[in-house]
Amino acid sequence: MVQKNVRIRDVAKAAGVSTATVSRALSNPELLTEATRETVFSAVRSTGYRVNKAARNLRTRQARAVLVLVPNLGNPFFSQIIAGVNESFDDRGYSVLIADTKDHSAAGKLLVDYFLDAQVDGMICLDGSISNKELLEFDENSATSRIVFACEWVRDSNLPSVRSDNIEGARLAVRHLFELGHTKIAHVTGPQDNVLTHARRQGMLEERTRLGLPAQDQWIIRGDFSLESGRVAAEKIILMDEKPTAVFCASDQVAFGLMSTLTANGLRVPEDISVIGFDDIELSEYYVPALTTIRQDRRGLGKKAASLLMECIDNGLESRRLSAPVMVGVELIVRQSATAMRG
Amino acid sequence: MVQKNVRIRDVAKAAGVSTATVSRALSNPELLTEATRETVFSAVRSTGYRVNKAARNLRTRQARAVLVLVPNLGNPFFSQIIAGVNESFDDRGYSVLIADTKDHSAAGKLLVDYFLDAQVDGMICLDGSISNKELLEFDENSATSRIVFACEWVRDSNLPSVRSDNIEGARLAVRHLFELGHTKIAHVTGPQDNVLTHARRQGMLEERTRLGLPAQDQWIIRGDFSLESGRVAAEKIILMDEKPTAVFCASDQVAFGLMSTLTANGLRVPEDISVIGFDDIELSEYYVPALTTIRQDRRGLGKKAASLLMECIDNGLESRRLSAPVMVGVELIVRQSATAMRG
DNA sequence: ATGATTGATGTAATCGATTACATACAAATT
DNA sequence: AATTTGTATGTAATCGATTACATCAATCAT
Repeated sequence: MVQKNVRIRDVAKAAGVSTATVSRALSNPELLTEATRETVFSAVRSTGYRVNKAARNLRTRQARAVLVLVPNLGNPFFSQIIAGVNESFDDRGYSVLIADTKDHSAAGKLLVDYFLDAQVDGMICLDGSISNKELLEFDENSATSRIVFACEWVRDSNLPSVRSDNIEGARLAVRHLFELGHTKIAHVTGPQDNVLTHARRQGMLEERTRLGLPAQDQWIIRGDFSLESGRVAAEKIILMDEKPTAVFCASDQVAFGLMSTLTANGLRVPEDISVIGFDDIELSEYYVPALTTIRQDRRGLGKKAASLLMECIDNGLESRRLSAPVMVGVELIVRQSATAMRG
Repeated sequence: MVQKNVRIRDVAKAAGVSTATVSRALSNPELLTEATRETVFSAVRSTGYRVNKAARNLRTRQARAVLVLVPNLGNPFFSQIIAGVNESFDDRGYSVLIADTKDHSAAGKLLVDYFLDAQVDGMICLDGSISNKELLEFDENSATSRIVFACEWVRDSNLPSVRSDNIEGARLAVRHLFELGHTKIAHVTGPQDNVLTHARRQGMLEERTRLGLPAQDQWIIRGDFSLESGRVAAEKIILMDEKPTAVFCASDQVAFGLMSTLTANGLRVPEDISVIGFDDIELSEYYVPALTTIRQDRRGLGKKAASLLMECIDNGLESRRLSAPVMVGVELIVRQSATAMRG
């Protein structure tokens, strides 16, 4: 006979024990005798009791919720990361809130407000472009110990973070193109000042140098991870006298925009020019041509970020503050968009 | 001099009033004199006071949070809807939780558990595949007055919902193909028993009949909205003796899978076969060929669902229970994947 | 002038769970 | 047998905001 608004007192009465005992049965069962524990459990079942989170949160001064900050929810790249975060936190009985930094910076809301409103115990930030002002606010409110960065991170800070091995990913990409016989390799970067842009470009340049490949300034094309920037990059390539034979794009979306525009202008992919992406989102497998790319383990990144954050929340920051970023491996996924040089 | 853990009592002391007055200043300012109101406001500012949501939620028996249930977070279709929901609820000071029904039906969790556990005030459900048993549970917990369906809905129920005009969308698609000179039109449906599948197929069939176009059973191909089902559909089409000259797909993702496989098997899109999708997700514009499709106003759907839910929460269900679904218009987006018949 | 009405503010109970401390009883130690 | 130790459970204070009710003063009607 399940009814609503069952309070812990009702369960206690039904089980013939005190509210303290019921509370213990649920959160520290090892403190009770087998017998009382079972009595309480059966009372919980028969009454259909659920703890009232507001009451518990008030008493324990916790929120049992975390916030995931996404630079742009419309970008399908993030969905799997969120799914991973969700998975981990559901097990712990935490709620996961999601906010789009794009929407919020427009609304003039500061990130630290979430902490001050005591809505969340911690935060996973997928956006590394946090202003110094915001970070300072965090410090002032001792919130820095409850924030974890994932995928992106803040340059020159030692805030805990989880990230793919971007440098290695870029190297894998360049090496793969080299092994296919390409020497004139271009790179469409991400947005300026972005840490991922920097890491991937660095890996690309290092590997190109290591392999002794030719370099031209015009082959490093500034983009911003978007489809549109892939289009723009393609238009630049089309106008080049000395065209690259392969392009390494800083994201899959850039690769899509690039390939579409190249194709529309009579340059075939991969016959005339090879393309390789970075991320491996769902669609990459089905694009025409299917995209050769560097896979990031997105769900894994989300799960790891979640456990790192739980650790920060449970133990405070001491151990974590100075720790190295958690690195997640990347993998080359060979499909159809990059092929061996002709002749 | 902002410090943390400021309670309403501290503000009251600073302002020389009672806690009741502070509370009123914040939630019913019109009850106070201009003078006291200002005194309280300046005390709030100088102390940096923030209401403790747990305490407020406990006292008012609200959660000030809603849940969005998504069938599959990895599907980029949903991101914009969530963004719309977020936008609306942020203004009202509500938190938005997101859960993936796929992750949870595996865990044997019932939908009504989200209400009982997560303690949310309402729910926006993007998944229409709710069993009768589940709905009954909702009724028993008088939760039916706080649930709104968006995009999908439950067949034969009059639960409040917001949806695109799917029938009209399908008609637009068929009409467009007809105007391009196509008469042999196939349709890759969504999953069986899905309300969207039904509506889009109905619209397609009705318009085909209205235009007096030929019908063949094999031209209605069962799919499930996924890329993979697009592949499978393409393989069936390739084997047909009498091939359709155009295919209307129940989702953009189906269209991607279909086009990729057709192309890989030497059938060019749109030269040999025209394809039209449904949804208009971000990538559709950049696919090769860019996808002609029916646009759903996803952000608008999210925002409308949010206001409908707020209405339900504020006013109870009376007015809403019997109301007709809120319809959101769709739009034909002409791109490159569908073209005029040759000859 | 007296009682009724209105408006502004204060007092204190309340929401429901957790947990420090108190108590009771049993087992172990002397 | 008396004391100590340990284990299981109960009592009641507490978290912080809201709000029904009480109070008081000012205004109004008679």
